Amino acid sequence: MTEFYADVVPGISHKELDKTFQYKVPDSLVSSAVPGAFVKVPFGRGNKEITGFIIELSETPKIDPEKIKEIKEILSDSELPESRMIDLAHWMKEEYDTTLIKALKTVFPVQETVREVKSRTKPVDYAKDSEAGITLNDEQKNFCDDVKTDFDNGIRDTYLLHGVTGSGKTLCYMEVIEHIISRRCRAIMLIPEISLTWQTVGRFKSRFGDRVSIVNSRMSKGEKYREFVRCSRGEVDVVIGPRSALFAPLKNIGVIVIDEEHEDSYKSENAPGYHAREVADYIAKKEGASLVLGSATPSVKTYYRAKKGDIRLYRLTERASDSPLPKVFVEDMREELKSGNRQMFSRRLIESLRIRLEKKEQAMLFLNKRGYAGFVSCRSCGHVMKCKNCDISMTYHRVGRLMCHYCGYTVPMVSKCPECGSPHIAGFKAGTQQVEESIKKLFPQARVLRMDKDTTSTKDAHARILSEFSKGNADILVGTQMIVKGHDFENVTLCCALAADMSLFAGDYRASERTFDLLTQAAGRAGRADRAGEMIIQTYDPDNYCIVHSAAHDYEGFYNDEMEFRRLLLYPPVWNMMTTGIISSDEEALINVCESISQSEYINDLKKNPKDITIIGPSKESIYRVDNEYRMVMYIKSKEAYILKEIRKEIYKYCTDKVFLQFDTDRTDI
DNA sequence: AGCACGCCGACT
DNA sequence: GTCGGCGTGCTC
Repeated sequence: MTEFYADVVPGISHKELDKTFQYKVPDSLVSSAVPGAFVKVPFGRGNKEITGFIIELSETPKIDPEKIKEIKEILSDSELPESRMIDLAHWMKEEYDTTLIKALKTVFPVQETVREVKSRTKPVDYAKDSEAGITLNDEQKNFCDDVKTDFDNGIRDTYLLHGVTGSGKTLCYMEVIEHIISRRCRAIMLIPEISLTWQTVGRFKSRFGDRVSIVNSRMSKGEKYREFVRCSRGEVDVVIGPRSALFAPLKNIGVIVIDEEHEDSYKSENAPGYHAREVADYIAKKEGASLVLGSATPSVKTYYRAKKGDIRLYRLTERASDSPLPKVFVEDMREELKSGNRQMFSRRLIESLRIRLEKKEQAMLFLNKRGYAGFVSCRSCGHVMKCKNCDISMTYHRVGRLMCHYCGYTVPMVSKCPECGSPHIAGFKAGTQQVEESIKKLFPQARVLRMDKDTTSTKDAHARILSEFSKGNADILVGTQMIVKGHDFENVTLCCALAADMSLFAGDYRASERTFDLLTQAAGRAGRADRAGEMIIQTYDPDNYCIVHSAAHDYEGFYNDEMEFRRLLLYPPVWNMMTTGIISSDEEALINVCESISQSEYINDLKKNPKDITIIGPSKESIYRVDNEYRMVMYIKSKEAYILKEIRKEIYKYCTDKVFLQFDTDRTDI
């Protein structure tokens, strides 16, 4: 009788152990020991029981059979694992520089104990097919026909659907998905976590019935697992969910749709820091699926690829509902100061708020603090202190200095504006709490709700505040940008970015891109079909191209100006860029490693070739010490992506075990 | 990572 | 004499 052996990756995330160990499969477990299964195995001299992961089976021992131990137990359901996921994990390990076990754990759903999983009885009845047969307009039809025809002709491509809010992108997704299902294939649709609305779920449910599986991060592990089991049993044609829905064990994937493809939530924050767009691209190519990206404000990278011809570009320019785009007012805060208004509210905003309160309409005020890093600007002329090397806003440090995040260039803090000599030069300090207090002073009768990190720390607080506001239990919602994304309130007719500059001068090369998206989204919140909305942008830099184009609802204009900046400074998507974090709790060890890197022959040879590569740093991270760890950072920009992988390997050579590295690569090609 | 084995100082 | 410090080397 033949013996079976399993190649098992131990569930310990360490470079030294990131390889397979062979175990014997006992006869009783032969049927359930499949690649993709979690297992319990004895490990090490003490035969400590650890969990591991089968990635391959074989019939021949690779080492002395005497030394091979036996698998103790199989921890996962044998119907779930799909071996293509193991290939995906290998790719992620390479691409995102992580351990195989971390990649495997990302890709395979975890289930602590194996239980009988029953299909759920029918997540309500929906009227079937309520939207089938709806006539598509010419633009929608053109897009759908192309994707469908390509699919039927065996052509798999990437498509960008660029369409303003309300132009019917979702209808197009459904149309394409329905076609793909009719060809016996299946679909994954990714949505940014927060934007999964009941309307969307309802539309898909009514069109595709219970062959839709909805996953979201609020679900318990068990619930998610149950949905994945349904997929693996072939009970599901469409999976809708956040980035992790990519790992649904669906067979015959025909299309992957990424809605709002520019959203930052598609990037995972913890290792492996994968980007859903990149993973989707890999899966689509591997599985022979089409990839559809949709957005009203595509990421600069995606649009660049579309313009280059790597992605097919389609536009939806007609708003289905006929509702006019909101009127956008750019309020020059320098002028407010000149006329003696030192408040954080412009005169127009105060007047507009007064009108809303009178008309019993609602308003949203937000501080776009995301990425805010403490830049310094002149309140009289709008001048922003920027790095002479990187053209990035410099950050104020307590010691009285201004520093550039990217290259570490430092100048003393200024007391007068170098442009106009005004003494009104300072950092931004406004917080949402301050805004709330000021509103209460100005309008004591107004009912104000505040939503930010402080007020949403408790469970469900987020949903509760939004529900209160939508019920009309408050007149004004004050918050960070979290109030802007993905929420629709019927009665909101005014939306205001209190300090657009906060994210505009956030100190990284994507600051304008994020700001443009945010302001565009915010404008979309104000006003519905029957009532004209109003958007107010308060800024000290009203002529900034980002502000000007977002006020004019002009994506193309913004893109062109933004690309000029990226080309000049060789930021992505023009060149590739790798951010390298060098981190240690031992400061001396960290300094030594950084010194050996910057003095190495390898790095210095690369620096001789500025036409292909530029290296900035290592220099101190803007917040140097976090949790008793010291952090340095290096930025490497290169024309070719493959070089970055080589550099990554090289940098590892200079590291001791006290120092660890973190890489984040922004590639131009995916 | 985590545990066993191994070779030098202050204790009953 | 031995109990125990944590250096280093291995794990199917």
